[in-house]
Parts: sequence; structure tokens; C-alpha cells
Amino acid sequence: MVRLNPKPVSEGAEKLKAAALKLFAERGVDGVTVREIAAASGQKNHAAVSYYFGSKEALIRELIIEGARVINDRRWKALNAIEARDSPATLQEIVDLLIYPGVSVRQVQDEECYNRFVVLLGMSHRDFFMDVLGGEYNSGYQRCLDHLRRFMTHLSEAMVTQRLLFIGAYLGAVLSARESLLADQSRPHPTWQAEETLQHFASTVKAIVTAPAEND
Amino acid sequence: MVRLNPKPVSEGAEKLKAAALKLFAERGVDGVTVREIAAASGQKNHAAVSYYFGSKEALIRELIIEGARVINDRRWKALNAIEARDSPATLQEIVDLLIYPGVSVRQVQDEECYNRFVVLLGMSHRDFFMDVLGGEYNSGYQRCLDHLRRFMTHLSEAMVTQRLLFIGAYLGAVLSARESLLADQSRPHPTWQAEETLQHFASTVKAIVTAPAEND
DNA sequence: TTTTGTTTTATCCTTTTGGATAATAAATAG
DNA sequence: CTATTTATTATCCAAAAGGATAAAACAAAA
Repeated sequence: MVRLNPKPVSEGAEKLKAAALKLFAERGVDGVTVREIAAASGQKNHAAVSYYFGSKEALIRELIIEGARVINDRRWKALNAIEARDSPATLQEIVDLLIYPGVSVRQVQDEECYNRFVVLLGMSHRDFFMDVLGGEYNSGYQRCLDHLRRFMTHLSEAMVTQRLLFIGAYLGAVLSARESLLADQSRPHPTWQAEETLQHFASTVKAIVTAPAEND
Repeated sequence: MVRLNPKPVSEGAEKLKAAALKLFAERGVDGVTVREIAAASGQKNHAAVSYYFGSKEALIRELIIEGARVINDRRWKALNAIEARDSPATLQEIVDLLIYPGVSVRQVQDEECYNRFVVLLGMSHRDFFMDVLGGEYNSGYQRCLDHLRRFMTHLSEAMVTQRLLFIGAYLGAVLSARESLLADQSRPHPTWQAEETLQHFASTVKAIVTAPAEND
């Protein structure tokens, strides 16, 4: 029977979401069938997706929102704390807030997938992705960008806009690449687990923010 | 009749390739059907893809190689000229060689698509993509990276490796984003056509290369 | 135990997919 | 002009797709 009020809080639904996120991150939503998702989650039948989520698209929608909400909440909490104190936010703090909330999005110790999933989806289904994300779940990111502007007063407004877009692309690309390397079992990538790698990345993001204008 | 020796040098094949590249760049190879490709190229029938290329996969293969060859040739020619002279390559020159050969890959004044196509494919079908690309068509890029190393003597070997990967991700992401913005007719993006934008981007790439180590 | 609600399983259905084939049309030899 | 190659078109096909349904298995409350 098709459920009128899908209740995704259950073990089966969670397994399904984890399996779907992993496969979507690896191959994109169009490269994965609901049959594969069901099989990867241990189900013998693909009707499980319809049962728990109504449709493949609804499942994708839920995965987007779930991760975005986690990341957004982390940014909001941290920014509220920073803004409540006396001293202004440092560049390091803001860059960290761009990077770290997007790491380990799912609390369970699954393989990290969310950034690859989101980057791939944002490229191949931009309209759908933007529609699902809405303005709501992106507000923490926007708050970070507002802070970043304070560190780019040496640039024209047009250049600031461009550079913020550069930074957004950089974030998604590197966090996705990191996930790919961590997921790659064929070769060991010891350093990519390390905290220093993310700090190294952060230092290059800061370099983009503070790079001079070069108006020649 | 099915051709034994497909000869893709023809007007029909070129139209097909242009249409396919555009669609693949927008939605990924799994999100586009051969029927859509044929229709977008003006063909009334999807058999055109089989006729000219043998299969959808063979068409994708050809698109990868064609663009990679163009980019690689540009890098080789420029690097040969630089290395033939007395003075060593400057950082600006090498960064330009990372960026500009990937711009306007198809000589015809089509919409630019190659970077989106390649980034999407590299994420969703990494093994296939790497297999098609082989070591051959990537040699110019590797030569650029070898030059870049000369400008990163302030970093440990592990950090250099990481930073080169950061740069690769950054290049693909920004050039892809640029293509998306240029293709977006819904809103005007005047500055993204401009040469200064690519130079602005180059200055941020240089900032990543030269950023200090921050070993604390 | 019986009843009720939830989850899994086994099928079924319609549409779409990539590919194949054969017939036709167009172009280019000879 | 005729013959032959090249290109297009109209169908056909088997496999795979997302989704729907109903029966069966399971769990929990009465």
C-alpha cells in the first residue's frame, strides 16, 4: 500500500538514504537506478523507495535538504557565538566556517559523500537543486560571505563578487575531491584524513581572499 | 546500412558532436538520451548517433579526446617556445598556460562547454574518463605542474602534492562555473566575457601557489 | 490470541532507453 | 544517365527504467 503520509524515520529509510547518497555521489542521480539503491541498502525490492519516499525525486529532495540543514545549523550556531562576543570575527574563523561545517555532514560514520552529491547535482540539475535548496538553507553560507567582504576592502565591488564566486567553486571542488580520495580504496591516501590537510586548504582559501588586485 | 569504418568528418557528425557536448555539459552524459542529441542537432532520427559514431559511448569518447587534444597541443606549443628561450618561465606564464588553453576549446563560435562536460564526466565516470584520457592527452598539464613546482620550494613535498591537487580542482571548478554563467541567458553576466576576469582568476591561482606554509 | 498497523516481497504495467535494420533519398562518381 | 557510395528516415526490438499494487511477513497493542 502506498503511504499517504510517508514517515521516513525508520531503519529501512535510513539505510536507503545512506545507500542512495553514496551512489549519487559516485555516479550522479541519473546514473543510479532505484533498483540499485534498494539493492545496496539490503532490500530485495525497489518498491522500498516508493514506499518510504514516494519517488526517486522525493528521495533526492530529502537528501539535499537534510545535509543542507545540518551544515546551515552549524554555521548559524558558530556565527551567533562569534557575533555575540566583543572582538570581530577573524579571517581564519570565517574560512574555517566555510570549510568545516561541510565535513562529516552525516553524524554516523558513513563514508563522506555530501559534497560530491551536491556539486554533481548542482552542475547537472541546477534549477531543481536551487529550487529545493531555496534561500533558507543557504543563509549561513551567505552570512559567511558577508563577513568575508570585510577582508576584501582592497577590491572593487565587481571583483569582490567574482572572488566570492571563485571561492565557492573552490570549496565545492576541493571538498568533493577530498571525499573522492578518501573513498578510494585502491590506493592509500593517508594525509587526506588528517586535520592538517583541511588547515592547509584553509590557508589557500585565505590566500585567495587576501590576494592583491593587480590592476595593471 | 551500418558503416564498418565510421567516418566522423562530415557536417552531420559535427552538428551531432556540438549538440551532444552542449547537452552533456548541461546535464551530464546519463541525463541526455541519444534521441535528444539527434533532435538538438536537427536530425529527425536518433539512428544518426549509431551511424556516425557507433554508439553513445563512442561519441562521448570522441568528445573527450577531441577537446583534450586541442588543449594539450596548445600547452605543448607554448611550453616548447618558453623552454627554448634563455629566461625561465615566469609564474604568470605557467598559470596562464593552465587557464587559457582550456578556454574556447572548439574553434567554432559555439557556446563553451568543454570544461563543464569534462568536470561532470570526471566526477561521475572517473574510471571511464581516465581510461579514455590516458596519460597521453594530459602530458601538457603535467608539464605545467612540473614548472609550478619551481615556485613552491617553500613547501614540503607532501604539501606541494596537495596544493597541486587543490589547483587542479580550482581550475576545473572556476572554468566550469564561468561556462555556466556565460551560457545563462536568463540574467546578463557582462563581466564574465571579459579578459580581465580570466586575469583576475589567474591572480588568485598565483596566490594559491605562493601562499606560505603556515606550519604552526 | 486476535487485531491492527507496518514493512518486505513478488509481480505487473507503461514509458523510455540504446541499438539494429531496412527502405528511401541524396550526392557523387563512372 | 546509370551505378555506387553516403546520408536520412521510418520502424522495430529487447532491455531497463520508475512506479503501482496486492499479497505475505512481521511487529505491537488489545
